[in-house]
Amino acid sequence: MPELPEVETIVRDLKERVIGAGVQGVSFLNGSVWRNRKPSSRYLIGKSIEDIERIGKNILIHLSGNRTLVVHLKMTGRLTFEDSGAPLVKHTHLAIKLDNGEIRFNDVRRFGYLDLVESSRLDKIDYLARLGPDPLLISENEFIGIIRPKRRIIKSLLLDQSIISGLGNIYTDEALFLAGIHPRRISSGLSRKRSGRLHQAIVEILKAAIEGRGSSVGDYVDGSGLPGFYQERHRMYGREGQPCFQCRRPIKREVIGSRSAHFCTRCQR
DNA sequence: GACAACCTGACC
DNA sequence: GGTCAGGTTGTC
Repeated sequence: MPELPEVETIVRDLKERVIGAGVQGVSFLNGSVWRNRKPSSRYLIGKSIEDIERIGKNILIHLSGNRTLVVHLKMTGRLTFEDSGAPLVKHTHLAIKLDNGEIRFNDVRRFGYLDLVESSRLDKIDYLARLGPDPLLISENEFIGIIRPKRRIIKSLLLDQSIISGLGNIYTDEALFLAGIHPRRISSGLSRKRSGRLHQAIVEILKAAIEGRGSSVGDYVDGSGLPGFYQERHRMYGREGQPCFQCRRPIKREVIGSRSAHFCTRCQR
């Protein structure tokens, strides 16, 4: 579910509330959500939260004592800050009690995962090391240099986290529409100019979506448990059969690389 | 590149 | 009862 804008929103929300807070207790409500094995609570209790950052769609909560809690929300994960007294809702798998409230990880489908790793070894964590650069942190030329040498269907290439990290199904559809590029186009066949436009479109869409506090299509909520607004701004995603905002033709939906792609056959070539 | 797997719930 | 879903990984 959550893609870059949603994860970024959550990270910003949590940062405002929990930087510097101390961990008073931990409830492991479900051991199976840990990527490796459930950690000992002694690495958490008594430690304080030093910083929170996003790498691709991963959330990294840095604790004192050389430990970092990595959280990936996959499709239906939620990471929220709540009052300690708030009722524990179904599918909550971890609760970290702080001085001023609780961080809770909830995931209906349990695709998401948690991992407690040594902060000094973060660069050795394979699933983080595999990630491509963040689209908001690279230049247009760097982007062009990444995608044009590859001979891949552009929709699939943009979804490949080892190439560029952070985009998911919603924002690839939205960015390809804004750039006027058909999702089945082959990356190597795009001109430098069109590739540049695509990078601009990605940046524009992601920034707008962050401003809109993310898209709540299904389960996504921000760090306070509230929905985002950007779903109201979608021009392609989830609008199959409805008129394209640019040419009024009905929007098409096709499975590309086993993901559903929404696009306009007239505006996207 | 296609597809199954991981899991639950919503929707038809 | 069957199908589908924002993500990722592994196998053919």
